[in-house]
Amino acid sequence: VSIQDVAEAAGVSIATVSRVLNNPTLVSPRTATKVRDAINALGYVPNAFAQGLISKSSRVLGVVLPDIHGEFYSELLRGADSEARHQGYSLLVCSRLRSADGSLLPIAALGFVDGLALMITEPDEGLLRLLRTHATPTVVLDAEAEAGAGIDTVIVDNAAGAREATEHLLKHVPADRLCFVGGPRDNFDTKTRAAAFIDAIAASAGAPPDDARVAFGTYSFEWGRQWASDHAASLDRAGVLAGNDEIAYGVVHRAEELGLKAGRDFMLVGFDDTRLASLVRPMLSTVRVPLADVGAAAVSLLVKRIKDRGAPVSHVRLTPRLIVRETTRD
Amino acid sequence: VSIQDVAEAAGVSIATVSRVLNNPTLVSPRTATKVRDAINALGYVPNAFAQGLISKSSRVLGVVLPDIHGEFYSELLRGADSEARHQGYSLLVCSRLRSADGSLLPIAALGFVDGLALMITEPDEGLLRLLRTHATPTVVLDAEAEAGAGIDTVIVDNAAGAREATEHLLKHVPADRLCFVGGPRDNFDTKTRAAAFIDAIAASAGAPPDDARVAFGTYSFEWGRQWASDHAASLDRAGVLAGNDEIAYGVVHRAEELGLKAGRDFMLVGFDDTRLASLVRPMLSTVRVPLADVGAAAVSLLVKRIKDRGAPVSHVRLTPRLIVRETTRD
DNA sequence: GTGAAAGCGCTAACAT
DNA sequence: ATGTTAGCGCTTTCAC
Repeated sequence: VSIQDVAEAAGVSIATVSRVLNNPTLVSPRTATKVRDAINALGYVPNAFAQGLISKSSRVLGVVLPDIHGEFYSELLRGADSEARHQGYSLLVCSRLRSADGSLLPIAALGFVDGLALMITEPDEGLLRLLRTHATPTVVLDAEAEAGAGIDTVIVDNAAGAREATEHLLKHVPADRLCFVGGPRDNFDTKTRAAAFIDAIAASAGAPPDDARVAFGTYSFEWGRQWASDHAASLDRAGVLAGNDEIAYGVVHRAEELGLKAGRDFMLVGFDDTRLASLVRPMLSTVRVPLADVGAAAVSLLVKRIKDRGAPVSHVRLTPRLIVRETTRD
Repeated sequence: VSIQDVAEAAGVSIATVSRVLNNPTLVSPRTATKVRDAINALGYVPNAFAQGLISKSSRVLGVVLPDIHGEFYSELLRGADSEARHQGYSLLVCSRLRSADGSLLPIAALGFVDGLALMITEPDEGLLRLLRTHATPTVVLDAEAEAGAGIDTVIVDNAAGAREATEHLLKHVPADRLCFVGGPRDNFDTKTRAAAFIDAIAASAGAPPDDARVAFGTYSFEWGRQWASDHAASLDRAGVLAGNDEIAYGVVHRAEELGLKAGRDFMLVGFDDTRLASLVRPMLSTVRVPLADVGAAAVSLLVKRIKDRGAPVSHVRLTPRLIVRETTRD
């Protein structure tokens, strides 16, 4: 059922039908009513493809994340979804997992989206080059400005968060007993957090920590457990800054088996403040990253860019903040 | 840059360009090469709207969930995303939150999607009627078959899961000390789980539990805490089946403050087996719902339906299974 | 093997 | 206030 059918049913031209939908003031009330009746009677819905072909717009935004699973991305998506709704857009979501098909961005329907929010967590020069080629409005999440020159970005001030956490730990534990247990070595977030950790220690103790005090692994519970196993001997009276909350809980878990309690026998701060951190006992001191805001900011920036492609490039920086709970006090 | 530009650059007609893209065998190798060179040189990408207008297909699937936040939906989405990728589709995701604008489905871009996976967790006759009107292929998640007559559905056998959990609890705790702490009273999952709980008790004890032993609230940590507060006096030596893992942890949390330990002083089983359940101490005995499979099945069913609109309606039923961890043994 | 031309369903001038 | 018409960019007969 097309606009043609409606026009015939209402005894008007297709232009008139189009008008009552897009510019009702141009149509006499009587005709408008006739047309609307016909529309309802036939259950007519404008063909989105035909509309898109003309307007060159779908009001759909693409969101590409490394993974769409877990509290972290889930929360980010929530913010993006909410903001998109406000702005009258929908979200085409997909993960970059398994898209090692080399070629293009993993969105089959890339052509449909009015803009693209892309999270980049590790160096990927090829991808960035591709982005600059592509005409689609784009905002990059997470990649530090270095990478995103000329592209709108949303970044979290991980350095500030890690610094705050480290300084907090230093109040409880001497500098030479502080460790950083990060995620992947190449991950932007982990890199920045590690660097800020090292700087904060250096500022306090006059010298950076041993290399052995800064470890890298994956953003997983298992890695946290393993690290705790490997450092069982020195965990007592230590201070630990974890790369994220999952790692932190891995440490808690293993430490308990060793008879050590976070917040009493050693101090522990996580990162992200995912739901986990406030549900689990002991409740985790952690650096709250405003994930929903990140998602919302990305969408908001993207919509701005779509509306004005010529606007100056902007970088939104969101600041995390330390939440003190049970693992840094007894 | 359109197909026209490519055609001119390659010195052929637009039909030929279209052919090398869609039916290369019809084109001589030499011409094909010329065309491909032009395509690369110009960075041509076919206009998805124009393609959609003809093919009446976008290879995009709409996924509408009550909420896209949290472990539960996140895991479901992961399965859907993965299956969609396999099948060559993308996912347009949105939550039904805040879409009380009454009117249509909350997807602005409903017209773009080739199919719709819709999760319905509470009775909503209006919505179901709307679905039957709409021609878009649809699969409904979660709503029991009653609701989805004539529509493909994916449902979890909550009754089986709740029965297994209840029978497990009955091994540790007498029937008259068993409670069910559910989610919202109207929620399909909670309703089914409560009913199966009651049946299992009746089968074992010869009589259904008191009404007071079956409580409804929300799927939240806070509700679990509150319930535990309200039942502090009778929690010792009790058995609790929670409506989901969050509720279960709410109970654990409050119980600990009361000096009661799950798995020792009372028995506790959660529902869903979200990540939480295996990370947190004490690790939760819980009914594992194959959420990723639910998402994947929905997509798979949807694609089948798109390919053959006349196929008989099918209902996929997935079976959860009890995972015994620390909260039902000491 | 390739080109010309007819639409797909819609919007937006341009006429009337 | 309403109708006519020219595309939007593409695929697909139908000719040659």
